[in-house]
Amino acid sequence: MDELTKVFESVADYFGLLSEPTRLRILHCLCNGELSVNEVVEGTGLTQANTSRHLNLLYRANVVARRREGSQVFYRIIDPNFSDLCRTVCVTIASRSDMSLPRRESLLRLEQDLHEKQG
Amino acid sequence: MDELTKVFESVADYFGLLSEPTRLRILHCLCNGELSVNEVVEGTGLTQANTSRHLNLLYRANVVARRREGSQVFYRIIDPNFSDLCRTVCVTIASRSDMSLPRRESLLRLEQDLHEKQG
DNA sequence: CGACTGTATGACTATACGCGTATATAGTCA
DNA sequence: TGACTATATACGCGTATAGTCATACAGTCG
Repeated sequence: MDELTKVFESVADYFGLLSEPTRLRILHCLCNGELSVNEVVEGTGLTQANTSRHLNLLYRANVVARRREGSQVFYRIIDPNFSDLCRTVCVTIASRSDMSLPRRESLLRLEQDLHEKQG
Repeated sequence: MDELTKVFESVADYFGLLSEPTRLRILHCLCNGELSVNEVVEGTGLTQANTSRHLNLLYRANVVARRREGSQVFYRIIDPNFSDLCRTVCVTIASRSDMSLPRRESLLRLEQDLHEKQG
C-alpha cells in the first residue's frame, strides 16, 4: 500500500468522525464548553451508553480531550479545525436552493455558534 | 423531527461523502481537471462499475458536474468548498506526531495540489 | 440494422457501524 | 465493607453501503 493510500484513509477516517448526526450533535453541545458525560446526555437526549461510546471515539481520534474529576469525566473539544470544517460545510449546505428557509437559518445560526464559542 | 436534527443530517451526509478513501481518490484525480469515466478508472485503478457508482453519488450530491460528449461522460468538481475542506483536514492530520515523516510530506503535497489546481 | 465502445445499474455478498439492553468497572460516601 | 452514582463496555440486532459480476443502456460507426 503506497503512502497516498494511507493518506486518503487518514483523511477519510477524519471525515468519517463528522459523518454522523449523533456525533455532530454531541460536538455542538460541547461547543459551549467542557461538559460531563451526563450533561451531554441531558443536552442531547441520547442514551448514556451511546453518548459514552461516541465520546470515546472522538477521544481516541483526538477531537476531544477528557479529564477525570471525582467520579465524573469531563470532555472538551480540542481539535482546532473542527469549527472551520463545520463552518465551511454549513455555509455550503445553507446556500443550496433545495433547503427550506427555516432550515437555512438554523444552519447559519449553528455556524455562528461554532464561530463564537469555539474560536 | 426538529430543524436542527435535519441540519445535522445534512452536514453529516456531506461529510459522509468525503469519508471514503475511494471517493477521495477519485476527487483527487479530478482536481487536475475534467475527466471521462474511463480516464478516472485509469487514474485510480478502480473498476469501471465502482467508479461509475461513486461518480454518480458525487453528482447527485452536487460535488461534481457531468457533461456528455458523444459516448463519453466527463465529470468535474464544482463544489467550491471541497479544496478548503481537504486542506483543513490534511493540515490537521499532517501535524499529528503519530504520522511518519514521508506520509506527512505526502499529505502536504496533496494539500498543495488541491490548493493550486482547484482554487 | 449489427458490432463495438463507453457508461450505468440490478443482484448479490461482505462488512462496518450505530443502537439498545444488560452488565461491568470506577469512584464516593456511609 | 456495602450502597450508590458515574462512566465504560460486551453482546446481539438491524441497517447501510462498498465492492464484484453480469448485464443493460446509450452512442458511434460500418
